[in-house]
Amino acid sequence: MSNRIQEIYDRLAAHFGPQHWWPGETPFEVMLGAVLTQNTNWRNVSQVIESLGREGLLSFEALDALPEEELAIRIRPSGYYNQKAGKLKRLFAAIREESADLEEFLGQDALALREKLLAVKGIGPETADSIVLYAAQQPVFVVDAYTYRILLRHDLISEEAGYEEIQEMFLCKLPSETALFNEYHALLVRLGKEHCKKSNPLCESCPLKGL
DNA sequence: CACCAGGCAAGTA
DNA sequence: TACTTGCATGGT
Repeated sequence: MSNRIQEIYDRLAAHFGPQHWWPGETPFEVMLGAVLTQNTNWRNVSQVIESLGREGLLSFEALDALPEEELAIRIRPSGYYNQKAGKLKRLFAAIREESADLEEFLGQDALALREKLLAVKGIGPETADSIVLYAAQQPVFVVDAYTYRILLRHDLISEEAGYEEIQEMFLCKLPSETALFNEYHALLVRLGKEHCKKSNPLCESCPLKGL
């Protein structure tokens, strides 16, 4: 196989099966989770999302109207809560100023949407792409720490490889399909969690062994 | 106890 | 430009 990127996907898909990834009932929940999970375990994030849901605060309108200090208190278990409250408030303000509602904001062309997300202080490439792919359901590839570590361990990139460079590897070697990019990223995270941890440098049972 | 988790921005030299 | 540090909780 000349296409290593495709080969990796095929192996992971065969080994793990469908991932049904990014638990989230609505695009708003997905967007919220994308910010809250920055450098943070998903367990903590889902705890916050559940408690917000119980209080009826799980909507753009509700959280947009909530003062930043109150928001910070309610997202506390997700860590970095003061910073994240500021990020969310700036994101909500950008959406309100740009569009009539969240649906219209997320319905923009993927490239334009990505640029507008990146313009918000506190939203970097991974968070922006996660929102474009999982909330807006448009085909961009999300690169995260697992993607980097897995590709590095299998000698497919150099240590100096940057975000866009890694992203481009996937974009140019795969058909541009939302469902595929969604599943592929989910599979990389699954592999990372189970076989490619920092403390687990070489893994005999890695499904990608012998590429 | 130390280390890690689905990052990002700001400060330093 | 290239490193380093701050942000912070909860699980292993």
